[in-house]
Amino acid sequence: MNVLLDASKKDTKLPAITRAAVALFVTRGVASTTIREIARAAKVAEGTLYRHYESKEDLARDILETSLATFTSFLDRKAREHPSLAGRLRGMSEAFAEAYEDNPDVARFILFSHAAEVARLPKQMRMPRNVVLDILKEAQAAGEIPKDADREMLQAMILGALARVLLAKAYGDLKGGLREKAAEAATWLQRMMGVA
Amino acid sequence: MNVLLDASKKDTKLPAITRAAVALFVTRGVASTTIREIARAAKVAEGTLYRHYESKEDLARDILETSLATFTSFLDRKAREHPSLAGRLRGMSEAFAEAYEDNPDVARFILFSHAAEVARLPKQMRMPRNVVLDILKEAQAAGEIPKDADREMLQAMILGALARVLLAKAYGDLKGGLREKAAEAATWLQRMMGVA
Amino acid sequence: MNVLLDASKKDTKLPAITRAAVALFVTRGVASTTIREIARAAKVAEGTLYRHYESKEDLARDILETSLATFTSFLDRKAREHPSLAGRLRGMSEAFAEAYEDNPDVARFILFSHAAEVARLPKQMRMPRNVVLDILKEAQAAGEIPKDADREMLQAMILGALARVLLAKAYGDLKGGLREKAAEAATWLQRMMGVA
Amino acid sequence: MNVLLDASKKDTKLPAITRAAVALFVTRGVASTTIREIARAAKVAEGTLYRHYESKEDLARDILETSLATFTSFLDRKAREHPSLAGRLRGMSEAFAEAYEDNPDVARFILFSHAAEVARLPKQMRMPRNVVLDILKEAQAAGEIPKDADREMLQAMILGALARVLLAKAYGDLKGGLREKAAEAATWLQRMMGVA
DNA sequence: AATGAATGAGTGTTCATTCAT
DNA sequence: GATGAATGAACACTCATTCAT
Repeated sequence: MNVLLDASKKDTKLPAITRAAVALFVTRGVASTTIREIARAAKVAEGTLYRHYESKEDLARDILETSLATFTSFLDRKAREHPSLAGRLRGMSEAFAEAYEDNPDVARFILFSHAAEVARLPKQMRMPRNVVLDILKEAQAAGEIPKDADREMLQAMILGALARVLLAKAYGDLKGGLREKAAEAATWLQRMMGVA
Repeated sequence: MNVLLDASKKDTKLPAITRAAVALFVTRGVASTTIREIARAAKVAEGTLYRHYESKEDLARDILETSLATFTSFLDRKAREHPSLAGRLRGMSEAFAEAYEDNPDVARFILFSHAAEVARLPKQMRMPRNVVLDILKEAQAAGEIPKDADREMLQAMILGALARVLLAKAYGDLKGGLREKAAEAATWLQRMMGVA
Repeated sequence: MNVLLDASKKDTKLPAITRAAVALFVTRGVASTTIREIARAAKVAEGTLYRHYESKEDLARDILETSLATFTSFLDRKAREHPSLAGRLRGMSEAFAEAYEDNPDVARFILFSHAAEVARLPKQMRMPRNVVLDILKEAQAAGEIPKDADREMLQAMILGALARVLLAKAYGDLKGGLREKAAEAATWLQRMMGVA
Repeated sequence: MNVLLDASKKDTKLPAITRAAVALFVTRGVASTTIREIARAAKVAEGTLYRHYESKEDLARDILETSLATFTSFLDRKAREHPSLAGRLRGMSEAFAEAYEDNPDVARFILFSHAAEVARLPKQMRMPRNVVLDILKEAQAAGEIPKDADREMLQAMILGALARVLLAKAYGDLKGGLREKAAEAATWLQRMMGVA
């Protein structure tokens, strides 16, 4: 299954371009990556990029938007496979792990994009933040967590924690399988929320 | 007190330059910020920047390195004002809040620098990560948290959570005073670690 | 009758191409017109242009050369329908008007091509200038105009005047029918030459 | 005296740029002239051009606008040195000659700019056309030419004739001094208008 | 130390041309 | 003949850096 980026287009050069672009974006940043580098990495002529995207910014924005939308709904789905907050924290943690396993570059690109890039996305776009906020709201309604808990802060803490665990994995700081780590992270989060 | 960036130099134009640079770096990113923009914002001629720094990269690296070193030792100090893990989590949370209050731009620049920029720092440099790792080690030695807990993962979760709370504040998503939010965040972290 | 451009080819896409090309050349200039624009305007694929012409320059040169040759002989014919200089001036003036009525774009393309484009035409090619020079020579031989009149200058004045009248018409500066204006212009030229 | 282009700026590289640009524009056309060519011809770095002009189009427009404004008022002044239409035709003819002698490239650039370039000029800008129209109006008021003569057409004929004479000179088709030719052209125009 | 005009390598982008279908 | 995706050289333009003042 393709969690982050649908590369199942016809036999166009688009998948190669996208893959090469993300890999470069994630290591050097969008601004420091040149069109020439992307083209070379994708084994494509420079002009070919402009058949698929209007500009470099458009390419970056499109990848971010598409991947982020895919991940957001994947996160939502994985969370809602469970009824309880405890299960949902576990589901979200697994979603992060699976996304990373599916495509580490894209996962990092999504989770650590610069604010300037995120600002270019559609204003009303549903984000991981919205998924977590909804889940927390439901948990409050169900009496699983205190009604007066600051959801915005909890959402920031949960996503911040999960994202940084992935980054640690990417940096090689984390020993062991990602799935096990995800389960472990979920357990800590459940303790934090008092639903262990 | 100056938590992040010492601007108390003689009557040189350096403080104006660093202040302008950070503000731009944090909104547009280092690569997308031009020397001309920095010079204009600092009300200084373009060439003047080269009296103080060898290059734009050098400027960015120097600010990051200096601020990060300052913050790291500040974080260490604030944590070690307390003997218990509970107190230290509270101290670190406060360190984040104070750093942000002292200079929001610099705080964000430190906490959300791109991997490529961090990679340029001295290999052996002490980072917030090392502060937290040491504290967790001591907490394990004191029996406050399980001996088999994965410190790397906990460090990632703690710093990820605190950093993202700051980002939420910067985005205006968080209502209320930062100090109160810091106390609240510390409480959640204490629950997570079982030291509430 | 086709005065400027023979579009009566078989059922090829050539006429559509030349028509579209001239329209674009005349408004944007040859250099600023792209193959893609021509192809789009002619409802033809870009590659199709290269079935008919070797290059964009070749296309422009061919249109210019063909149309100019057609116009030059048309101008000659219309002039020589009359024996006197007065009549011939009238005939030439009518030739300009008819050419414009036949195909305004092509007429403007011929009359206001850039020097660089004209320079690419065959060196020995007969031009409107040659037609007028011959007619002036004959008028001198017939004693209609002074033997010492500078034919080159007169030719420039006559063609410059007639061409610019057409341009004024194209710009919408000229009220009234073009044929009447042509007659009027001829009258002024006849006065100039003293053959009214 | 500087008839067309004021090159008396401080000791900047602007005059060299302007001179080189006009020379290239007039032989190859604006669109076909590259920034590199201009820079090389002006013995200046490419980036230097952008200290003085925002873009290549801006450069072309600025030169055209400035030179055309200068020429238009020069034409006006030379014409109005005389009270009669005959004198004014002579004055205008001289203005053309002097402009060409002052700077042949600029004169040609003005008189034979492509329609697309002229279209970019300020809408309300005074043009040679307006000068001639005013003079013809006054000549009609003074009874020197018929009240019902089409001024637009006469203006086109006069300017077209004078411009093309200059072009003939530039092409080397015209023998003799330009001033003498100007006087001769003026005589023909006076005959045309019936004020010889 | 400070200036800012000048530099030119390097960037994103365009577009005439090719060629497999 | 016709197509249009792919190409890559060439373009306009940017910007970090230098240096004479």
